[in-house]
Amino acid sequence: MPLCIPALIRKMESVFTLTEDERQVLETLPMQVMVIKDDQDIVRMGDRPSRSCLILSGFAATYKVTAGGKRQIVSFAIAGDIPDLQSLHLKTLDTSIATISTCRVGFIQHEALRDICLRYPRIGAALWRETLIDAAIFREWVMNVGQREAYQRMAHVLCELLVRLRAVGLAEDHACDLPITQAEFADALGITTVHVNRVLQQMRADGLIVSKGTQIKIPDWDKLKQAGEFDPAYLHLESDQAA
Amino acid sequence: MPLCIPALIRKMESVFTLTEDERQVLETLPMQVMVIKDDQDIVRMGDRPSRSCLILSGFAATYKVTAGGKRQIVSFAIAGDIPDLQSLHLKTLDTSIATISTCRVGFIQHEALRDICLRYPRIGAALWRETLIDAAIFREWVMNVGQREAYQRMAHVLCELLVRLRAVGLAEDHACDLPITQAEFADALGITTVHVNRVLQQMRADGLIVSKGTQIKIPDWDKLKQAGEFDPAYLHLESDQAA
DNA sequence: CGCGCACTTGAAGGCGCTCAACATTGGTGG
DNA sequence: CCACCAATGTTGAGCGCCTTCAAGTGCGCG
Repeated sequence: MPLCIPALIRKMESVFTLTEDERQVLETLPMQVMVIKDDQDIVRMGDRPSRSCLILSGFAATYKVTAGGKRQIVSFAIAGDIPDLQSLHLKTLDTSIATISTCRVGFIQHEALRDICLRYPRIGAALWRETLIDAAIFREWVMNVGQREAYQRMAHVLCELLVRLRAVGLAEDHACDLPITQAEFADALGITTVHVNRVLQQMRADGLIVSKGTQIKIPDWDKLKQAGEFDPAYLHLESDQAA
Repeated sequence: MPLCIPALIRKMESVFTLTEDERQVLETLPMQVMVIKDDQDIVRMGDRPSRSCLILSGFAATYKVTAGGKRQIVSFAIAGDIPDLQSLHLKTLDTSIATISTCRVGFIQHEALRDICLRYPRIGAALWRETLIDAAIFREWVMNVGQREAYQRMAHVLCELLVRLRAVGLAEDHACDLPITQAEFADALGITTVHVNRVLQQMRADGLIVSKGTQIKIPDWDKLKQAGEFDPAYLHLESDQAA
């Protein structure tokens, strides 16, 4: 079942050029592909999976739930991401991962990944690097939620999403499809749905965003970046797509 | 300059037993040791270091600063931690790391680490694992700062610190030395110093903590855990020290 | 066409902030 | 050994961002 994983390969190739061998291995990676409807858990906190999930298309969210039942989304996953790659070395999952839109997901056995890491150390390092970038995103989110006000937080998350989508070719210039509800933004930003709504209205009034359905456009990228104090350095994109 | 790094070895041995060879390699790891006074930056955001720093003793903090000058501590580092191990695969640092108390720090060349990872894949995996646990801690902090109230946040961070200190043998039962100021807690929890003070007073009144100087005692561990909704699963300690 | 989900709006209140002063502690030098 | 100073911790009053609660509106889909 040879399957193409262009977004992941694209990310790796931005750091170093894959040899023919390495590319071959990645493109023929044994992978069980499933289509999963929106709002379904892909994996759950406490699971001890023997495989990791590669997002092939769609949006997913990594989240945790407090004892009191409040949900915190700790990151969004898009095409090319492997949000539970950690499970390769950590037996038990400490987060759940759910689809936000309908997703195509590829499940890859840990065994296969471990084998590749040993035989192709550069791919192993690249996978390690992916988990380190995830960690960098978490750090930035701690900052976002801890130190910035709601308006800034929203601007920041929008900036991050746009830059990451551009990096895998899912956003033209300054517009993209964002099938994320206000309730989901609320859980990601640590504020209420009501407040997300008011913040978005303010941002529209300020000319920071224009949205129709799930489509969103950024009329003035610099203005949005400034509003969110956004510096893409933490995303560790080699090719600077931070125009 | 063969130097003992017991806390790191202790952490690794809790997952798998090191061979004589592996232990030997770790114990003779070339390392430049420095003593650094409190409130000094060890590395700074934007640096492109060619080495990582292993905390041998003392407390350090990883932090970021907003454009407006507000500081967010994203994690505390204690003995056995390598808070910038990420720099092994990410060229540019996206955080700064500062000492909180006087620290003994060992600097290890990336070259040496990369070499060990190739020659001793199990040590490589163990180091990868360490960075994954860091990521898990960041995730929990996003949750802590995003969803919990100040009182819970403080209880949660205290629980985490005590459990982590116990794991490396730096805390007896339910007491330890915590040279962390209220201002530093404020930066870690995303609240003001003033509010940290009031929360701590309330916690003392509630019998959750007893403190003299930098010494802190937890009279009722279960009560503190409950107050902070603390579940140590995210720390991925194999030996369950969550009494 | 109507059901459900997402989005919107208003009013009242609370958690934590700001500002500003004061108390205490520990370390240092005379 | 004490006097001093700076850093840390403490306290009070007023305010604001965001919450809570509750009642809507709009829209996509079966």
